[in-house]
Formats: sequence, structure tokens, C-alpha cells
Amino acid sequence: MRDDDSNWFAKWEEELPSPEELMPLSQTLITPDLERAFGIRNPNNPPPSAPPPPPVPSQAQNTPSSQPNSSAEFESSEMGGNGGGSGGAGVASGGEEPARTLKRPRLVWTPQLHKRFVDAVAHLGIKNAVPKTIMQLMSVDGLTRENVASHLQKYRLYLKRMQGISSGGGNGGGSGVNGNASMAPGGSDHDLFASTPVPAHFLHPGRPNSDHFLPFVPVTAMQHHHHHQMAAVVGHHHPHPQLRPQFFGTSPPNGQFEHPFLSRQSQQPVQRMGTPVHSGNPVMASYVDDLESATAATANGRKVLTLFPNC
DNA sequence: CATAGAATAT
DNA sequence: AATATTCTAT
Repeated sequence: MRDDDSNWFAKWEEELPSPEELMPLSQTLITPDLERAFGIRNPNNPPPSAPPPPPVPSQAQNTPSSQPNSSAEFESSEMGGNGGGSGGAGVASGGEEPARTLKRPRLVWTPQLHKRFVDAVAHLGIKNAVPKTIMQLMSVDGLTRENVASHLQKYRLYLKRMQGISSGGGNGGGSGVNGNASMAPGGSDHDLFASTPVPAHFLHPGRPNSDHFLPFVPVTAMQHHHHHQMAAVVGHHHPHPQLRPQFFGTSPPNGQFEHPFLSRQSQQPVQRMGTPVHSGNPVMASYVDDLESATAATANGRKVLTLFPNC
């Protein structure tokens, strides 16, 4: 009589690991608005018709005022009970913040994004589930290793907590929002983590098992029509040459197929945005920061970037 | 030197 | 509380 939790589990697994479904994990954090604002385009998400050239001030050297204001076009996603909302668009204005050292808004992990995260981890296996790999597998443009690492850290704590209590976590259902706040002693990420079921192997430390599923499928599909904006965020501010998993599939010029995740991407000075900040550092390309569809309200002046509205 | 992980800061 | 940033170990 205690196997009722195996249900949601199986269900979850069923719809989860479809490599083919996962492969095209190419979501972008950059919203169309952002693309327009920056004059950048997503090779994956080319607009059907040529959009009118927005009065983009073209990159102006390092003008601090180049702060992309958040012109958030709220998706008007109806959320249950959201009263209020973000009504006003805060035109930040004001002062010119030193755009130098642009700081990117905090990434908001939505259930969808988290799902991708968990899926990636599940496919990689705990052993290979390291930030970098996860990040690559997720293929979420804009997502950084640091973002994933931070989330991973917290996720691990969550898992530990669950192991401690062994009771579940069940939520599952999954259908949408659930006002379930369930257990978790002293926990708090309920809603988020609980939204996504946890793979069994995660809870079992010692498990000789395991091969998970197949290795991977040769990524070839990348042009699928799926307008699903995943999330948007990020910029960069660190002297860390981040790689940009934008085009993964496509036959490698090497003629050799390699696992996308294992592929050594090293640092590719991919300069793709229309922000040729030539302030002296050709490698420093800060980009994207703005938000759209946001429900995140500001809390304190801290600009928050929110991901997709809801599922 | 780069990355993972924990610790710490915001 | 949720993320980011920093520090340390590998």
C-alpha cells in the first residue's frame, strides 16, 4: 500500500527521456523583443517576415545609457490569481548606470526551465551531471555555467532533504499549477522543485545500475518549428569566455560526430550580437538584458528577469 | 588553466 | 528565499 507514488513516477519517465524530443533542446533565453532591441537574430528563430528596422541606436560605443530598458511586453499570461501585477512599466531611466560592468538580472528558474534542468541531469546521470554538461545539454541560450551550478547546488540540497524524509515528493500531477505545498521540512523550494519529479536514481546513492538510456542521438534536427520561448536572461559580465551552444547539430566540419556535450567547445569568440562594444575588449560582449513577459516584479530595485510565463 | 563544489554575499 | 559571486579544491 505504499506504491501509489510509483505512478506519477512511471508516467514522468514515459514522457521524459525521449532523446529525440530532448535533443532539439534549443531554447533560447532571448526573446524576440530582445532580438529586436539588440538587432541580433537567432539562427534558430528567424522571423518569418523581415521586421521593420527598429530605431535601434546601433551600438554606441560604450555609452552607459545603452541600458536596454526593459520594455516588457507582458504576455498577459493569465496566472491564477495574480492580481495585479506588474503594472507599470518601470522605465528605469534615470540615472545612467554605469553600463560598464553590466550586471545581468537574476535568472528566474521557472518550472519549465527547471524541468529542462532535471531532464538533462536525468539523462546525464548523476555522475556526468556537472554544470557544464548540464548547461550544454539544456542548450538554453543565455544560460551560464554559473547559473546551472548555483541551481544544481540547491537542487542537491533538495534531494538530500528528500532522502532524509523519504516521503515523497510527490506532486505530480503535474498539471499545471498546484497549490500544493507540501512537505519538505524546512524547505522552501517546494513549488519549484516539487513541480518536477525527481528521478529515482537521484535518490539512490548507491545503485549499481545503471545505464540510463542511450547515449545520445546525433543531433541533426534543429530547425523545428516550436515557438516556445523558454527563458531569457543573461548577459555576461565576467571575463569568462563562455561558449555559446547555439548551433550544435549540423554536421561538424570535422566530419566526426561527437557528443554535443562532450565536444570541446573551448572558447569560441563568437561575436554574435550587435553590440560590438569595442571598448577595448573584443572578447567582452555583454548582451541581452531585458525582459519580456515578466511577471517578476521587482522587488527591490533589483531587476529580475523572468522566464517564460507558464506552461 | 579550467571546472566542480561548497561557502558566502546580495 | 532565491541567486549570484567568491573561494577553494581538484
